Amino acid sequence: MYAKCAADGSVDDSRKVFEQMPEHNVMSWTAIITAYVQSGECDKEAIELFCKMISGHIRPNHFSFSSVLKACGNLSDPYTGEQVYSYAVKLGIASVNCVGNSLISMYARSGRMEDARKAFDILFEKNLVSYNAIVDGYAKNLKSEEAFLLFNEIADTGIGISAFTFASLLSGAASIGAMGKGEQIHGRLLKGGYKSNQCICNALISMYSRCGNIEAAFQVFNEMEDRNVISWTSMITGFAKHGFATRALEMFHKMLETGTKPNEITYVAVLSACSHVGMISEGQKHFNSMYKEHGIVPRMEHYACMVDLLGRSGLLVEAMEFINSMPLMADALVWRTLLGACRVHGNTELGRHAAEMILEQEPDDPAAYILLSNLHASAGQWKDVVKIRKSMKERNLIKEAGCSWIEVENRVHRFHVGETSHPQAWQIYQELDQLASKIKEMGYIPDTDFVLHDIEEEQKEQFLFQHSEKIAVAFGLISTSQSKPIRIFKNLRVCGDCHTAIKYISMATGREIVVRDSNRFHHIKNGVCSCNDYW
DNA sequence: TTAGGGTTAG
Repeated sequence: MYAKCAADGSVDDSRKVFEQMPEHNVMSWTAIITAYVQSGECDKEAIELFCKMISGHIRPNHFSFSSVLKACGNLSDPYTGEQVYSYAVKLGIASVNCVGNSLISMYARSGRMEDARKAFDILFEKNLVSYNAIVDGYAKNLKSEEAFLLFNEIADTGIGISAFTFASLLSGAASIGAMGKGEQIHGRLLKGGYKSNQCICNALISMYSRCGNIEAAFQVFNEMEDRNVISWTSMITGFAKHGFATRALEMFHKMLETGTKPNEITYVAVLSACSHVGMISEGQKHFNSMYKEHGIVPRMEHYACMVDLLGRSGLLVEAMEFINSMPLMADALVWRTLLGACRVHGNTELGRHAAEMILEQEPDDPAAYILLSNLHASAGQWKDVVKIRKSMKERNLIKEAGCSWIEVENRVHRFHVGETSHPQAWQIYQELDQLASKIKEMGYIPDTDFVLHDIEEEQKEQFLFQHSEKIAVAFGLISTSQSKPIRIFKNLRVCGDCHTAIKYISMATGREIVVRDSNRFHHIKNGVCSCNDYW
């Protein structure tokens, strides 16, 4: 019997039909495998079925391989997929176009773009799907340069560019915050006659919003002739991320008025809108009504939003009680959310409990170690910090390096902590020095609590001015025109000291600075941030 | 019967 998977009942129905069939051929096997893959949560079962099919001496065809490779792409281990592929090679059908296309997206999905590129290059005949798969892979894996190169190549091959290609490129531009690139694509697709394509407009809304230009996103939304739940949800998410909770909720009500049914993602957006501004009772109200009014059963994501809503505002005990009252067993995401809140509010004891719960389920999660270590560091418990770092080293866990970037004249400039390799590094640090003394005169006091090393105070201050977000801001100041806002991006949460410093910098220079961190946007102008220092 | 796209919390 197959392992039970968490998808809806339709897979079960398909399986019943399948099992009642007197005999099975390659078509019925492939159909049931595909049903499992398409259900979204039954990849292991699909692969089990594929193995069963082979052991029953049914020879898989290219359709079977396509589906099962897709399932393999969703697994964390890459070996199953490679084994399956070498079997396709053995049967002599690996070179069939759709098998190759599945292989490309399998590698792309697990971030192995070099392998994906090899699979793409050896394809005997490339079609639009092959191009879309590789372009999407590059875009999703933050390699938008390669994506754009291929985009130009497609134009040369005469294969034609589809709405899919544009959507991938837009989401690629969005994920790295390359608004210049996004605007270029926008221009191109207007020429290509895609102006009223719903899918593309949705991608445009998300692109502008994720690049920090929420008003441009809203303009695209307003000009759309035909909106669906994704258009509305993208706009709600956009307003939520930019801290405009009221506008987000207004959107939500308008959406209901127009008769568009919300889905589970819409509710994630609504709850996070409340969470970002601390509207606790409003959030609770929506959480309670999602099932009652729209029949949407809260999933783990929604519980995590609620833990965030409570935890972020400091109601840690209530957040813990909420977790205990959940009908589902809290997963690592929920505990990670609680741990994040413990870090913000300095609750070491509860934080340690949350970290333990995460590591119980995901023993190799570097984020849990880092959060826990930072928690101890800000409490000055250096012995615990050393212990955690040591056990990370033993487990070979690498933390995601903090990194900030900015797009200037269509080029993305990336900076790590203490970056010196940029060609204008000298000017950048000069600018930083000047800024430091200027803002100190204005009353800025370095908050060395955010330096998580056990070192002397004076040194700590120097460390603060090597943070990647400050470097990116300094580079933005010396390389962009006064009239435009500076938009910088960070892969992690913005550091508290940088947040304060950037507020002073906005006052000292008269520039508007927009920061997108891993959580949300900060629009900083005249010393005030749109997040009201609550994030 | 197949492969590719647009919305997700932290």
